[in-house]
Amino acid sequence: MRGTIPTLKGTAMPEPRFRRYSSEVRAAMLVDAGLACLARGGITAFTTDNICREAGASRGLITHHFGSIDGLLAAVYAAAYQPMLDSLAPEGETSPSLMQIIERVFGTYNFTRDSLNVWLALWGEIATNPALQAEHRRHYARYRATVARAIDDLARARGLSVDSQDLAISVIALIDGLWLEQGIDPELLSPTRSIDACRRMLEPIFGPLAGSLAP
Amino acid sequence: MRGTIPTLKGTAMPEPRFRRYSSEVRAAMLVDAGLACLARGGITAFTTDNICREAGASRGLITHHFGSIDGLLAAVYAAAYQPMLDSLAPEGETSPSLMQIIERVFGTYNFTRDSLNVWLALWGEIATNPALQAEHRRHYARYRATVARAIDDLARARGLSVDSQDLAISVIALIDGLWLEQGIDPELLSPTRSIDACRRMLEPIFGPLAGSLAP
DNA sequence: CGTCTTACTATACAACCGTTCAGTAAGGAG
DNA sequence: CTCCTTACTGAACGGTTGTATAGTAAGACG
Repeated sequence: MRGTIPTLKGTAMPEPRFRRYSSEVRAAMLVDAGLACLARGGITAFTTDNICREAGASRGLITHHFGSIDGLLAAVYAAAYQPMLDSLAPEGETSPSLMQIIERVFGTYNFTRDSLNVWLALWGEIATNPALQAEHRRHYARYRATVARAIDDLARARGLSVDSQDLAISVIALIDGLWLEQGIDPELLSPTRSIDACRRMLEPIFGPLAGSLAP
Repeated sequence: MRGTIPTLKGTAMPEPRFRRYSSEVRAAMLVDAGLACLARGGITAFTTDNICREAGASRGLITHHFGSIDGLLAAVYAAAYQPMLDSLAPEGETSPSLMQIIERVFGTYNFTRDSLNVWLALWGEIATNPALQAEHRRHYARYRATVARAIDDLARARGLSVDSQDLAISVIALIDGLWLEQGIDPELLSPTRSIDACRRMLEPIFGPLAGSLAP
């Protein structure tokens, strides 16, 4: 039937029931929908129905593109971590200073209500979900290396001798702990206060740290 | 029929199909079972079936004692937080020093694989579960007050002037961040290394901090 | 226009979700 | 012993979970 009726451009043509995308594009749509569900309702809202409804796709698509819902979750984890790390140390830029890292971590790009919820939900799932653990280790190693390098640079500039690998763990703990507290209770902190909190802990170790916001 | 047959003590007596407990005792059993499920499989394992099987009770009991599964979750949250706080500042004891708090937080009583998993699971749920938020605020206030008081005591003894309320947030962030990292990747840290990490961050602020482990 | 690939839909499935409720029986009171 | 309270069971409810699969059709290609 279709096509036999002469149509004016964009009027009587029966529009397709659905649109076909390339594997990569559709996968990205599902990942985005997964992030949205995580942000809205935590890990318990990360379900086939919710995600496919959010993505405007049918229930079978997750299995089709990711094998299983856990496969999608791993992809979502990567999609949350990767751009965060990229924003800390953009490609083609000299390696960031410690204060730059901190300001970027708590900057408007990373530090949003949605991403706070996403991280909280993901952290809770890693411990008991082996598929996520492997994904985590890879990204955490890069995170730690970036921070450790910034600590090394700073210590060298100040003529200090520190164990940058160990200290990186502590700095990340401080940062993630502030994220955690802020995620759990949005009233408690703000980006500025979080940055100040980091500075107060780090200046006694390294001496004055100039941030771009307080030069 | 029962009781008509003369029985020898503990032999032919048909044993009861189930045991009746007081509300309080049974509630505690369900809370314990809930904690076990949380530790084993995260928030997604916190289900009626799992919990009741773990507690050796029938499916109706959670509703009977807690109104709903969310009611039980709130009770579980309190049951995880309360004893932790109690262990930090035992009743009838003088308020703990900062290093005492840190050593107790990372002590064998609190810092177990199970409780790490439980906290990870609960943190992920608070942000999107209003029932838990209220429960959290109450306990967190006490946690923060305990830490702030220890900071005040320490600062006074060293003749320093610090904002103990603000600093308490940072210290808690550091502690919780280390819990988080340890919970996510058990290989990364140990109780001793976590305590050392805290000391390394705090001594530049307060000067030498003697712990009971390193006198 | 017809053909082909495959992204996609939609249904079906068994297992499980939290909750309701009518009935049962444990165990203290008298 | 009998009675009575109520902690408790267990089946049943409608809804949702993740996945398998058979069939459909979008859209590129010739």
